[in-house]
Amino acid sequence: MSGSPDLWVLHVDLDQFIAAVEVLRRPELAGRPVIVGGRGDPTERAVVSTASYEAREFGVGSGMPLRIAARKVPDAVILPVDAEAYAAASAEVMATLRAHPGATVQVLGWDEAFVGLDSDDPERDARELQAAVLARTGLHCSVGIGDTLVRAKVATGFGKPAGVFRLTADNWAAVMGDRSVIELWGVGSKVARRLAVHGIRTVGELAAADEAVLAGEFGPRMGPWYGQLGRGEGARVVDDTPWVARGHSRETTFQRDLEDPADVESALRELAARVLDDVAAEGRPVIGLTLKVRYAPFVTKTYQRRIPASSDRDDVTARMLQLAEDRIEPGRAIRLLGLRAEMPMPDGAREGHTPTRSGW
DNA sequence: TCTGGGGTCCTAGGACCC
DNA sequence: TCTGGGGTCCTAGGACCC
Repeated sequence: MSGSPDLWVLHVDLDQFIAAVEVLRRPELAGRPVIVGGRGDPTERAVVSTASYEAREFGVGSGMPLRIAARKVPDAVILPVDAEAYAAASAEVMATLRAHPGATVQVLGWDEAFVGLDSDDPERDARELQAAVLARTGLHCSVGIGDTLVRAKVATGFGKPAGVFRLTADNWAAVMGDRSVIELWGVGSKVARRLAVHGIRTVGELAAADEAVLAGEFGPRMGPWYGQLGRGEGARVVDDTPWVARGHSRETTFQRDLEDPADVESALRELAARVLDDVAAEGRPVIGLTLKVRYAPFVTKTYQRRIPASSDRDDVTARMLQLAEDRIEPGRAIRLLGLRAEMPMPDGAREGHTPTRSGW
C-alpha cells in the first residue's frame, strides 16, 4: 500500500471555519470583526472559539477569555456557539471531500481532514477540492500537500488563506529548519520550554538532537517521537477507519461558584444524564469513571475509578455520585464539575482521535 | 469579574503477582 | 540478613489538539 511515489497526503483546513459559517447565514457581517464564543455574552465565563480575520487584527484568538476579547475589539459582533450549525456544515464539507475520485478521508475535527490520494499532480487535486468545497458550501479552505501526515499538516499553515502549499522531504529542512519548535504539531509551550533547556529551539536543532537526550527528558516513547517530528517524519498513509470514542465526558463551568452540596448533587445528576445519553447511543458498557472538580479560584483535580462493566444507568449514576461523595472536599467553592465515562474498545477499532502520539 | 468543552495519549509511582 | 526482577493494573497529573 504505502511507498508508492505517487501517494500523497493532502490536509484540508477550512479558513476561520466557525466565523465563516456565521457570515454565510448573515452576509451583512462580511468584513466585520466577528467573535464566536460561549453564549455570546462577554460578561460570562467563556472563551473565544473562533475569531474572524478582521477580529484577529486586534489580537483576538481562540481560547482567549471572551471578556478580554470584547475589550480589545469594541465594535465586535459577538455570537453564541451554534454547534449544530457547524456540525452540519462540516458534514457537507467532508462529504464533498469523500466524493473526490480516489480520495481516502480521515476527519480530524469539524474543520479539517486528511485526504489520501494517488496522484501525479497533487496541486491540481488540491485546487479541485477547494473549488468543490466552495461550490457546495460557500466555504474557503487551505490545503497542505505532503509526503507524510505531519508535513501535510504543517504545510497548510503556509497556504492560508485559501492557498496550497507543498512540504516534503525535499524542502522540509529549508522551510522549517530555522523556525521555532512550537510551530510543530504536537509541541506546545511546555515542551518548547523543556527543549530549550537542552539548547533546542529550532526545528533543525530538534531534527538533529541526540535521541538519548530526548529520551532522558521525555521518556523512551515521547523522546524519539519528538525527534521524528523535527524531521517531519511519521505515518504516510491516511486511515479512514471509522473513529470509535474511548469515552464520553461532559463538564460545566458555573457562572457563579457552587457552595451548596445540594446544588453540587443536582449538577452532577444533570452531567451524568448527559454523559450516559452519549454512552447509551453507542451500546457499549461503562468500565471507568472520571470526576473533574475545579475549585475556586482555579485549582483542578481529577479522580478516576474502574468499575465493573455496567450498562445500567442507575447503577452507573450511583457510582458517579459515590465517587464525588468520596473525593470532593467539603466546604470548598466549586467553579467547574465534569464527569467522564470510559468504555471498552471494540476489537479492530482505530484508537485515537488525534493521531499525534502512538499512531505515528 | 481572566482563564470553555470534548477529546486523546503518556508518564510515574505504588500495589500486586509470580 | 538487608532487600531480585519483570509484568500488569490502577490512579493522579500533565500535555496537547481542535
